[in-house]
Amino acid sequence: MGALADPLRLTIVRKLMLESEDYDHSCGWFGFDRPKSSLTHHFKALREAGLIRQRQYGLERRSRVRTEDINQRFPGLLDLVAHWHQD
Amino acid sequence: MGALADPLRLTIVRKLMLESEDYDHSCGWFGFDRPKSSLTHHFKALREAGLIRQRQYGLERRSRVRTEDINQRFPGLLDLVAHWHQD
DNA sequence: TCATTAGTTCGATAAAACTCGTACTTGGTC
DNA sequence: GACCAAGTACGAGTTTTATCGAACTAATGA
Repeated sequence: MGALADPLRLTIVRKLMLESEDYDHSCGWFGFDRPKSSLTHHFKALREAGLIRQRQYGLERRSRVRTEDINQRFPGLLDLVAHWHQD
Repeated sequence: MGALADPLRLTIVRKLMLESEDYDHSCGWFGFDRPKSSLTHHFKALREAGLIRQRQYGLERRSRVRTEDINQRFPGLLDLVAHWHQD
């Protein structure tokens, strides 16, 4: 998955997995200090790689990891991501 | 591992794992139709990422996957690579 | 309807990565 | 030594990817 090669995108998936307690989260929730267009770029990459899905809740577009699908297509990938030590 | 994001490097590691029967292999063994300098570039990337080691045998510099080290640092990564279905 | 807010799209620029030719180094052989 | 073969180092050109501003869309609420 080339989509996870980018450090910010890896962080996004990790935060969703490890800190989200089964909720979906909007872009703002992550607290990244980047312009909106940059964030859109990365969320789009994750979406198109099949790693997250997004649903509209009012104004927000909340993201969630596609756990089932990923575990089926790439067994072990999410475990790897979860235990990944940066660098 | 950003080093595995490149398709040729993923192929190199996969071939070493799946077709090498516990031998080390020189660049030529892989049969890639690329200039030497390009291959050096990719083998260097894999070496610096800690994914392979190389030993000199006469003229050749043979490569081998660092299975032990990788399994220790990133448990599950090599299984993932082995079962990876391209695209 | 108007204002606000979350996010997208587009386009331009910058940074990173890949490709590959040329020259060089190293090991082996005659 | 001269020669050849495997691989490296360097540099330049090309391609890919990231970054981000500005204009835009969609949903909400006053």
